[in-house]
Amino acid sequence: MLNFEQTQAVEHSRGPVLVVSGPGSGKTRVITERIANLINSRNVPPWKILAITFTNKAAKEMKERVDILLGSPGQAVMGGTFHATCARILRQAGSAVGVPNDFVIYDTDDSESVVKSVMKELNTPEQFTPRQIRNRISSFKTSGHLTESVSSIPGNGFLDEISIKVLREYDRRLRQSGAVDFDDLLNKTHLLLTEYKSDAATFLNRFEHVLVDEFQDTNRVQYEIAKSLAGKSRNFFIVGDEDQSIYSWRAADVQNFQRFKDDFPEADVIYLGQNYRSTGNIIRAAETIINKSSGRSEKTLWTENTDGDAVRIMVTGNSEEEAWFVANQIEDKLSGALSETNTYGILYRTNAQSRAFEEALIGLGIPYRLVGGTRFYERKEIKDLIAYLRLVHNEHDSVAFQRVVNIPPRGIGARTLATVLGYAHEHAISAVAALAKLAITDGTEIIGSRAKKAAAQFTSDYDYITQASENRSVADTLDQIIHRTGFKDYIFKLDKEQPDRADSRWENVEELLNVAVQYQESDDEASLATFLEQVALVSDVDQPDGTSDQVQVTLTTLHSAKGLEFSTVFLVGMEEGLLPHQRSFDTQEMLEEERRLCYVGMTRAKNQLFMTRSINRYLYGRSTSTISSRYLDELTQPEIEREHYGDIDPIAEDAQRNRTNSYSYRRNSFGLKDARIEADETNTQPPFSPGDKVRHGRFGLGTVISIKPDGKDWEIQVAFESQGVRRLYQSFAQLVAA
DNA sequence: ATACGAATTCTTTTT
DNA sequence: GAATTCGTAT
Repeated sequence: MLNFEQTQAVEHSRGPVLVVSGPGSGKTRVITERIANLINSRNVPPWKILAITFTNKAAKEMKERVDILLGSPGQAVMGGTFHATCARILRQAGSAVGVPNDFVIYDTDDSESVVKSVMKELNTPEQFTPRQIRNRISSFKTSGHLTESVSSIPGNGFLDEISIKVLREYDRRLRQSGAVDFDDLLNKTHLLLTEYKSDAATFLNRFEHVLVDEFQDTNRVQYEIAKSLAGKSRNFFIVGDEDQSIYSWRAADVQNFQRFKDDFPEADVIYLGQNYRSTGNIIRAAETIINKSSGRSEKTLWTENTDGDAVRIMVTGNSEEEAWFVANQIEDKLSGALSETNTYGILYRTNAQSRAFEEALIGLGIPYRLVGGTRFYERKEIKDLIAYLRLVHNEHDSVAFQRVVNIPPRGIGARTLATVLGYAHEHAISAVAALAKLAITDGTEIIGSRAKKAAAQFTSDYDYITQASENRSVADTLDQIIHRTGFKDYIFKLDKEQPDRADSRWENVEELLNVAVQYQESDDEASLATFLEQVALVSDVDQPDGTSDQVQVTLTTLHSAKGLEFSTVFLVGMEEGLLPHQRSFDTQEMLEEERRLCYVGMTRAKNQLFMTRSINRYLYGRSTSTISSRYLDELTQPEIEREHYGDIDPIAEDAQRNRTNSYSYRRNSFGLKDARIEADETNTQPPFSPGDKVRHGRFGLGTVISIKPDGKDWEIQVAFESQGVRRLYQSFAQLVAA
């Protein structure tokens, strides 16, 4: 049964709609039922519906559920992530904006290695890391400066200046390689939809209904794309919740809610506030946290569910004990009532925290599923093989070339590689062709004779594989690559000290072969191009995980836990510096996002919620004492149980709590350490006045714009040379005069 | 060119 | 503590 608001959303006939959906309010159900309703009751052809989701997994789930509701017609609904949707559009109509139809997608890694080599060529000062520059380039691309005129950006500072220079050459190289990065995928599509309307006509006219899920996590360009696609019909249905916005660091922009309201003033707003997922105790605790969020529009979450078990806060002595506590709890529950159907989520802020829990679970023989971490497609052996595939698909893909030219080691080192790339550039041919040519040129000293032999070897391997793969499946091609290059021997040579590691690498290779075979079976239009596209766009939540059905325990980051739910949730590592994370201490906006992250984590729980904290924790290999998370301190309800586990002294712990309360915490750029200072002495006079030059540990030099007191602290606005204007708290930011 | 060991930096979160 | 980069020996 749907409730009143849910029914409204499902049956809404036409025009724009904003659905504000609290956690556990049945939003996935609303979306799927709405799609089914459009097709069944309103005779909308399925292919005229576009449903954009946050992950591929969510898209898949949506399709499955629509399929259950109305059978195979549901398959024709177009659905996927923004990136996947854009890739499909560009594959068909990208040539108008300079994207060839056999384009490849460079992931963050690929794009960083292009940046690195551009920096080398341009002799960029070593002041900035490739990652910094790449991030800067990415934010240029997503900042709303959607067209070519990068130079017109109100740039400030050295970093921007350099980044723009690098960007030009970077773009040139991508074009030459027939590649687009994640940002281009969105930007080029946007450009196509707005400036080349006749080329994009099929898409601009196609959709009668556009639905966007997780709207709070869309960025500016994504919003504009969705708006264009929905523009004609104005049947634009968005679902989101600003309280669950946790991707602003990836340029997600909650301003999009306001943009939507401005662009579609006639929109209806439907609020889904009833929670069907969690117990009353869990909801109340979560509300306590989110209510302290600032600038949030007034709303409440409510439930008819019973109060259920108390929320439990567990303090342990160290991270091993924390892990053992969790593992033991799960073991107890697995042998109790409802043992078959219960699920368990262990949620943490950083991937690095997963290890202790893995070890404890293995120790008790409890199977688990790990999402994230070093993701499957980011493993070296997988990236190597994918790079081979990419090179077979497109010999101009120079990142792929550089990756595999010496794998397995053939004797083509940095020096030879540089010569080859130079030669390729000079003669405007692909690196593959350049290498082939240098291998057979006689009487020249362009490359040494040893390198020449190696080049001949690579060329013959490449030609063999390319020819043997013609009209073959992806799996066959992979097979050719593995055999011809001696990839297996290479892997076992690579880790001959740790055979375990080599075994696991080889398992990954076999898993990739499985993926390729499955892919062939699942898709009639299977081709190398679409396979590579799919591989480039999968998120960790959709990764191959052999034994999924039996496994009841999931380890995941808070970010990846979005959209998931578990009977029991363990929200672990509730410490200052971890949640909220240290890196968020600089600005209020970032700190607010940590609070929402905590809220998202808590609301994943259906029946029981544990929050754990460890008094000591290993950081950078050293045991460090921690401070209780502010969120734990805010949970003051008497019904919340606070307990200790393991070998700790509760009195000492209390003493520490009292002591820390009268301090403010200073972050320094080296780590958490015990950098506490007393707040009240230094803060009676403003430390700076507007116009002062200051220096910040990470942001560098800047000028104070304004300063005002906030309690015992100072809120300071600073215009940084390279990072723009930021609002900082002195107690965290530790600005010094410059 | 590669292999090995020492020194170094590093950790948010991800399409 | 781990992964990556750097330096030296082969």
